[in-house]
Amino acid sequence: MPELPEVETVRAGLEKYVLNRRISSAHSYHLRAIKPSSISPLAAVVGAKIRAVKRRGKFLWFELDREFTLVAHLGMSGQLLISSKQLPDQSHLRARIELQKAAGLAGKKSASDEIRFIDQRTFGWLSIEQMHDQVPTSVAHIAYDPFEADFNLKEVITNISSRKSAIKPAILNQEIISGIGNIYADEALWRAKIHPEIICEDLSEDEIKKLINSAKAVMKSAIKAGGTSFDQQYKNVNGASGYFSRSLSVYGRAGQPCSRCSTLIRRIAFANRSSHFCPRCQR
DNA sequence: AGGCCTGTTATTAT
DNA sequence: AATAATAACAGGCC
Repeated sequence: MPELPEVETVRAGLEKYVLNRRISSAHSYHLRAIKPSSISPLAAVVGAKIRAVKRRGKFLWFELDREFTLVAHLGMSGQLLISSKQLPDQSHLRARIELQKAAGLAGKKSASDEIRFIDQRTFGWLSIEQMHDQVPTSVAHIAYDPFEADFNLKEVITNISSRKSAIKPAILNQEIISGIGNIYADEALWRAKIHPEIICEDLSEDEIKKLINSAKAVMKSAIKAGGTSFDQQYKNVNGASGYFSRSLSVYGRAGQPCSRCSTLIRRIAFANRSSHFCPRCQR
């Protein structure tokens, strides 16, 4: 679930609660919670003040008043919740970052809270990293996402149009364009009326342009809806589900009629993933 | 009971 | 060398 719109929802939620807060303690509870390449144990963040919460694609990071930054990736099932310290630990709690009382909030409920990293399937991680060129080490190879000012539509079109793979794996490739996962890939392809298995080289530049603009548009709508939740795995920082799943046109709708032409939506297994598309709209 | 699944990356193949 | 395809990582749901 956590693709760009879900990660952005989490990022914005975190920003609201943790900006300029100081970290009073940090603990991890699972071997896989901290990325093996992390340059320090999680405890290195204790005493640091959170200066910003940034995101590129599906990666997010906390800028600190330190030489290093705290990076987070939610993987398949990760959550970052703002939680009262009083709440009992959730199952699959992988790490806890306690925040000092916010100035002027003494006695208030939000005065005593923490960030909890919860991850059932443990593909997510936290990591302490150096910054290079505005982004942490593990983000250096990730392409701009379409919401970044430096995202270059023309360059991405040129890149995709020279490839010999199918179009769907190309837009899922985080080194070409970041943020798109299986759900929004299927939705973007449906909006642009492109079959997921068409070879990149065989698409016109206009078709690729339409596809990228569709991806950006569908993700923008999803951010507005708080992201897509199918089960209990994707939550915003307050533990609430997003409601964009009701707006999906193809993903998870196999056997249901296409909203444009009423043809039944098909689901095929392809490149280790399932793809949903309208066999009539998407040739 | 076994197949399925939102993501990334290392390895292998071309 | 660069690009493409595949497998592996976990665990709980149906």
